[in-house]
Amino acid sequence: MSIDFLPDKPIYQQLIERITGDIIRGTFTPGEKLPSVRDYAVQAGVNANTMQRVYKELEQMKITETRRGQGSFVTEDIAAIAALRTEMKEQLVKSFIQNVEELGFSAGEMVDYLQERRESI
Amino acid sequence: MSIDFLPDKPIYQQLIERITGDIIRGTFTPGEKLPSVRDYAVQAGVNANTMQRVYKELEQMKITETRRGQGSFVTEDIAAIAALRTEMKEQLVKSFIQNVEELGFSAGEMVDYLQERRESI
Amino acid sequence: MSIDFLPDKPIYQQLIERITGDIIRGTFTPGEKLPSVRDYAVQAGVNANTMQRVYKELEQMKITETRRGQGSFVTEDIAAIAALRTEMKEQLVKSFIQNVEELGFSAGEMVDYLQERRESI
Amino acid sequence: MSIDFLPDKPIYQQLIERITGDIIRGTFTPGEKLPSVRDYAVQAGVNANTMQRVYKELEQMKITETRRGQGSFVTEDIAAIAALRTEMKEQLVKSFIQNVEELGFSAGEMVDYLQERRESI
DNA sequence: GTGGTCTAGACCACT
DNA sequence: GTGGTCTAGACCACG
Repeated sequence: MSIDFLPDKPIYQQLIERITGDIIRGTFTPGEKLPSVRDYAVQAGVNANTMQRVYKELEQMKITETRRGQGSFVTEDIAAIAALRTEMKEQLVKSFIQNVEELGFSAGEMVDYLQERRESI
Repeated sequence: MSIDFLPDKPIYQQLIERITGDIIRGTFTPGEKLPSVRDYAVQAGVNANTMQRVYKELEQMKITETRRGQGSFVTEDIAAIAALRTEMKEQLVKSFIQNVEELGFSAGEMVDYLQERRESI
Repeated sequence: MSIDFLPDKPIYQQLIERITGDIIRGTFTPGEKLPSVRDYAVQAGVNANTMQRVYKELEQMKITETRRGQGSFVTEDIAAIAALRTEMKEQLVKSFIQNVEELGFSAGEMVDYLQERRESI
Repeated sequence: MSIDFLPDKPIYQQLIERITGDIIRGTFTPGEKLPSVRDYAVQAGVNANTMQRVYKELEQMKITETRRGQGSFVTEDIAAIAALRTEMKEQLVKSFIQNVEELGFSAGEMVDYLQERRESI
């Protein structure tokens, strides 16, 4: 299963988003072991260096822990995961609003349009 | 007035978005002359080459026209502008929804959250 | 009657080609008076400076003559016109052949394709 | 091997034509890796920025693909290449015919003249 | 004065 | 090593 990546966004970033999404969503549970860098790289069809970088950044974000010789694990700090979730939500909304402003749409118009498409989410 | 640019996005892209926003929003009206490449470059605090690139891409997007020795003008094709507006709105919402899904948020949660912050838009 | 110009070719060049075409084709006959710079400029919807340049280059090509206070006239030197005709034909074919080569088409393919469309000329 | 460029046409355009010609002609095959921007720039005797621009426009034309950190590759979409070939052929003939008409030559005359010189193509 | 092209050289991000 | 962006500065053609 080679993942499809958007060509105009760094692969490593897309992978970070995907994994954080999996954690937030519960696909990866607190304390669960992540695939090895090599396995995940092969599975995703990317260079091992790229995957290494992904894991490294995840660790810096404190949402995974690397145990020497054992691999990477999702943090067991549930509060951290919840905080991450909130942070991402806020950042998502913030950038959406920013784009909306930048393009000069009215708030009402956009929210209405979103509501219309709400069922499709 | 030097514009503030986000450090993680190409300047020329931000300028394209800013100008398309100005056109969509009506700050620049159909047929209006845009500032000369050099003037806008000075005004925005960027190099003239960067601005040149911006104008060139705008022309490729068919929302401006360049007349030799006279400058660049917003297209008078208001249908094209309307189409651009719709396209950007859809693309904006689509990518928002995609991110929402990717991070595992529920539709209701996000829309509610947006509503809360609606006044700030 | 404002003439339509291709946006990616100098206007003055297009005007030169148009007038030489008119002379070669006989629309303007040897010795005939051309419109004044001003009149032609208005008629074509271009700047008078541009038209001035066109007339100047036509004179340098020796296919028109400017008589002080009287205007510009097509040369009466029929041989010169004939020579111009031949020269343009050769240059036209030469550049066509060059493009054909550059794009790697075979001679036969192109001539055949031209023949096919011959009736449409 | 520094390439010779015509002085009256932008270098980057000539390079685009050369490379599209190479692709159409099969000198560069579908999926093949093109030289790196810097290598090709040195080889052609132009600035790297100029070459960069060439590659970017090729990508916009959808006949090459750029993979981050890996280089540019000829598209594997052979239909796209075939379409490009046809399009260029038609555009070539069309502009030839247009020039012929503009200069007032008869169709037969030009085709005959081309036939004469056919061996030289 | 206007856009367009080109060079030289630098720095960054990605793989 | 690869593409991508940006700057500074120059020169040209056009209207």
